[in-house]
Amino acid sequence: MAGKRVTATQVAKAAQVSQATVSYVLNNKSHTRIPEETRQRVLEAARELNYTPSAAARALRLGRSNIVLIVLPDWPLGYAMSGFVDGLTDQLEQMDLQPVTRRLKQGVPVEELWKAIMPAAVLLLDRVAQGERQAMERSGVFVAHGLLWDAEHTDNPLLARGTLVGSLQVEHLAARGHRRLGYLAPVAEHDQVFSRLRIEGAEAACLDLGLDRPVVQHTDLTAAGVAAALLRWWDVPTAQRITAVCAYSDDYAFALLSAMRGQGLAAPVDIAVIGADDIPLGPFADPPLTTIDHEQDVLVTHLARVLQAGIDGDEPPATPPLHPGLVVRSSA
Amino acid sequence: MAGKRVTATQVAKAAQVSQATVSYVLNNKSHTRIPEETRQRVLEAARELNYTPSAAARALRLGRSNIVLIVLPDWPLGYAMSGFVDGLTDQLEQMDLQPVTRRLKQGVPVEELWKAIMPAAVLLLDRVAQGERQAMERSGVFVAHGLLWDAEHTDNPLLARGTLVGSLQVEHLAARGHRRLGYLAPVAEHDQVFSRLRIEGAEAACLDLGLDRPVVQHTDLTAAGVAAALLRWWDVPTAQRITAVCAYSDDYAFALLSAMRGQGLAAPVDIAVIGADDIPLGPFADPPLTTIDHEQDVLVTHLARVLQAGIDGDEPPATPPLHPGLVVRSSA
DNA sequence: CTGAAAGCGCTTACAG
DNA sequence: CTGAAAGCGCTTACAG
Repeated sequence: MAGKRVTATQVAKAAQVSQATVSYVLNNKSHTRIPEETRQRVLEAARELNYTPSAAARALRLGRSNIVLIVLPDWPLGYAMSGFVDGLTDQLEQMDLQPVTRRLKQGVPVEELWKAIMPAAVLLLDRVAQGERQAMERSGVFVAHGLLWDAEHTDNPLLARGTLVGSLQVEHLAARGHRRLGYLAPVAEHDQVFSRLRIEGAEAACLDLGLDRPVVQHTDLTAAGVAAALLRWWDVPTAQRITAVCAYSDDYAFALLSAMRGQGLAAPVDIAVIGADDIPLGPFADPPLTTIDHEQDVLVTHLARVLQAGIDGDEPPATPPLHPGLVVRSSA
Repeated sequence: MAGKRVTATQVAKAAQVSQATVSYVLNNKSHTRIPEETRQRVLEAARELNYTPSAAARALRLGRSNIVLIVLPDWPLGYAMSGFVDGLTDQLEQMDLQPVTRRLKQGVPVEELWKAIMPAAVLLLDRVAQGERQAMERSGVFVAHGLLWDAEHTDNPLLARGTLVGSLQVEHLAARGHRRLGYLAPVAEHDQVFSRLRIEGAEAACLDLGLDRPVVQHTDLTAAGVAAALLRWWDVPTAQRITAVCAYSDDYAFALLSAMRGQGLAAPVDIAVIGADDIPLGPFADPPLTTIDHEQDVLVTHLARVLQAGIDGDEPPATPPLHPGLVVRSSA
């Protein structure tokens, strides 16, 4: 029952070398020159015995595992965020790291978790107490802040992308001739980083294009809330009415389209609607949703490099340019 | 920099006992009677020093960690599955287990992963090679099969629920007077377990109610595919047309509603549509979607108990009755 | 170029 | 009731 784990010692015996040599070969420690012939013998034996080093032993010895802990926020991951995590998982896998995710409830300390796992690095996708971050770093864990709530975000690609999304939405609407825009934003606290960034991006684009700032309406994702937001936009003199809305996300865009139907309003003629995130349901909206696609690849690759550099104690690579793209369907 | 980890030895010193005693107290080893006074001193010292045992050391000693590895399938997790994982995470957390998830690409062996982590238990939410499962079990890891593809599913609550969902859909439609039903099912391989179960459930319910078996159309989640499926249902003599459709999921229901609009057909008058999963976007469909809610709590609690029992080597608890519920809106 | 040995921080039989 | 000690499987200075 309790299967016998294959250890380095057994590999050593099979390869007729010492256990230390096995370790050297398997970890590519070049500081000790191992003759090719010996190397091969060891590799061969390891393969034959189906040897996998004990992560626990290595972690105990080194003081940290090769796990990368991705801390997920305490709200349902949307399609975009899931894709992001999946992409990152792939990248990390290829770098011999073991990415692993864990959703953390608001307020629950990460401490027990990271001390238990002793990861090589932690990627925080949720806010975490200042003290906790420092505690991790003090004990040698590299901490990457997916969302750097309390600092300038110019260097954080995940956040930088947020403003880009808002700008793109506005640019497309402006190109279609719209001059008076609305922004439909969430109130839920967990969405506020992203929504604030997207609104900032939208405002900046409006400024660039000589438009008025978008009229922002905040609401939660309920039929009543969105309907009320719509009325606030609509209950003004006709000449002042907005003609297009940037929705914070495709979900909000769906909700707005639904509220518009309730009022006998249609997109894009009465109000053009553009979403963000490009969820799979987008083509099935009525009318099919125009939206922004995130183009995760660049971001994900970059973040994997940041993590690796952090673990190795190297300088972080420069942030690459991001290119979220427009997906034009019929709603705007 | 390399922060000094607090070890049991330091706690022992502070509490003026041996390190072994610290271990006994902290692990509640009752086989050795520790006087309350000593216990308190140890507990106090541990708290004061902010001691967290090294999982690596414990794992090395015990041959396994207290991590529960949840292996996610290689496709985007839907809303329902995400909720399930989140719920399970909460439960496991409370049992002093460390749930952690990892998506695994099709064909990539789990071996490296579980050998590295040496989890107390693994919950497989994806198909995995027979040999891999056995290898895990042989080395003492308890393996729970979230999806038992190759065996009877009567005992697997996750799968049992699948048939229940299909039955519920049919029962609601029948109660509304529908006699000729369609079932809109995916072709994507990853959805086939669930869709097969739901169809089985629907067929069983039809049999019970004296209806013909539902006319099943398989398609992928694209506008063209779903439109074609709709036409196949519709291009028959009027008297033979179906009057209602069970969609495999809310996503498919959205797609069908969209295709129906394209043909000038409306729900529920021309065709009533019922989905499954109760995604947040449901209320914003046109018309708002009638669907099935999974009621995750019972399932999640049960599964957590199964895992705990497996780890402790106890008998698994009996499967509790599940109660997915109807969410009636306007589409059916 | 290779091996013997220390030590990472635990748990648990065993001896006092 | 409590402590000294072995040992889990590694990595890595150190000695040969």
